[in-house]
Amino acid sequence: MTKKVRVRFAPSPTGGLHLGGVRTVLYNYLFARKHGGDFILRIEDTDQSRYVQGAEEYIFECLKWCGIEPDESVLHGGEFAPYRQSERKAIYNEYAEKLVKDGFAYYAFDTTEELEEMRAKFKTHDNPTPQYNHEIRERMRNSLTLGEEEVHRLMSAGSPYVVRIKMPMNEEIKFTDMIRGEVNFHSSLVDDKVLLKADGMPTYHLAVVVDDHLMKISHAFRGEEWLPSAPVHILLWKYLFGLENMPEWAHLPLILKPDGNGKLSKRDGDRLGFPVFAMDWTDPKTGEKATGFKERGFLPGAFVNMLAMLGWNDGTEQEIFTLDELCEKFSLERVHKSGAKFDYEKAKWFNHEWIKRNTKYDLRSTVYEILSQRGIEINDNDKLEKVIELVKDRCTLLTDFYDQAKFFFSTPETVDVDSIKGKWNDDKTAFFKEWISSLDSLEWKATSLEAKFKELAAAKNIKVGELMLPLRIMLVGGKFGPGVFDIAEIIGTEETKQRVEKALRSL
RNA sequence: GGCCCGUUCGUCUAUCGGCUAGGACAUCUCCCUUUCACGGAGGAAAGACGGGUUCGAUUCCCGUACGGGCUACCA
Repeated sequence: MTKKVRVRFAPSPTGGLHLGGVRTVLYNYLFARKHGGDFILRIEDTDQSRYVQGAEEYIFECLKWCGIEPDESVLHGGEFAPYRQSERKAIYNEYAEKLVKDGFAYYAFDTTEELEEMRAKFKTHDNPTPQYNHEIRERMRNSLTLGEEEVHRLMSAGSPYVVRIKMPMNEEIKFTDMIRGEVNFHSSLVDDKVLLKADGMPTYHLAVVVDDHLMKISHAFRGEEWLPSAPVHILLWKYLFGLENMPEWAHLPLILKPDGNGKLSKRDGDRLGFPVFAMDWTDPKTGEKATGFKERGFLPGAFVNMLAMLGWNDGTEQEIFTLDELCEKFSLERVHKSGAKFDYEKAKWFNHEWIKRNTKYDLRSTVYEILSQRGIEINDNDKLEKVIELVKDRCTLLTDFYDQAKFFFSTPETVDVDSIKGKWNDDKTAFFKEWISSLDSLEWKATSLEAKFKELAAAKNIKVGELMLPLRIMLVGGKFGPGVFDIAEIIGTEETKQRVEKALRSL
């Protein structure tokens, strides 16, 4: 019997969608699909100051590109709407009030300055960041210390206040994480986290718990950085909805910087020269640009494949998986506990494998787009397919198709004649003249062209080896590309003749 | 500092007490290719340390070290 699951995707719309974010969403998606569950995309935008316009649309586009398509209607309706936490503001207040009434939370009137003062005052070498905890709260301005009348007076006078959770003095808080097993905390070591901010918005802590309950989430996935605040969420579940209704938690390992240590951030991408976002992203506030894997030339399948393997494997030696295969084989039991350093070389390897495994038909439209974006006109689909077939094994990124394929469609602008000039002589000129004049009567196939080429060389007593490189230079402009005769076959008789003649003139 | 999590080749990882520790990326050598790649063959390369438990520990337990995360009216 399969359990009905409902997981949530909760990317925060504070700009961009980085590797860690996509992977969390991906694992959510794989799990939901495998277990036949629903998924919800919830926008966690409770921090108004960091919220960025257009971020939601961007996230949808990224997910769509990856092949993970959440139902777009979730933003506009459906069973649990609204899905933007900023639009659910009124809901959270009710729960915060309930917590206060039941004695699990309290009002705190301390100003930012007062908090800073407190931190400065209690700061010691052994305790560099004093917490607003069971000890400190006795000395602060809150509904625990102030007395009912004063609280009432402050509130009716419109004094700003927050709601803080009242962490119990002496309680073991334990829960089972699907990846890590049992995790324990002691309540005395956790501080009285703010649940409802002065602007009436909930913090993440209150919002996840309330929304997970209201949206009937059965399994909650998030990054490992959330582990330390899990006891707050556990307690909230206990106070509000009952531990027996709490979703199962899975704290995913972090994606780390390739060099040094620490979490991978968007700055690392700029610094080390690789993308960390799924797609290009420009922060509308700062104008800061970040490049995406898509624009760098990654196939979505390769991107998803690479990301999935960064923290999971199926126990066999298989490394290449399609999204469907991942859905089928994914299991949380095999998700790793420890973080993984991101390796861009390996990421490129995945892409290369995917390009090689894709057919010319799979690649056709993507390559067409890349070439035309860079000013190459293509009006012969048949030719494009032939070129892709010939060239795809040497492309690691989709953008490599430009360098590998451009000379099939337009005469090379620069021809590196210098590298053959040294050993040039009239015999060679004569040879090439004769070869191109023989072309018209030939069957236009790579094998015939090569046969004729060799036959003529032998007749003129010139080593074939001394003629191959010149021919390549004449046709493609440099020392690269697939077999020369294959190239000639594709570009055709006229173009072959013209390129040879053009080169001969400058020799 | 405190709390929590983690620790197998340079990197990503396999191993669920029997290991001559396997694979992949990167690297090196050779082969193939009258270019550059692809491809093929091979090499070098790992269990943080110290204690237990056990006939036997990379695997289980405990310490230590190291790494990471958190420690906001950010998520």
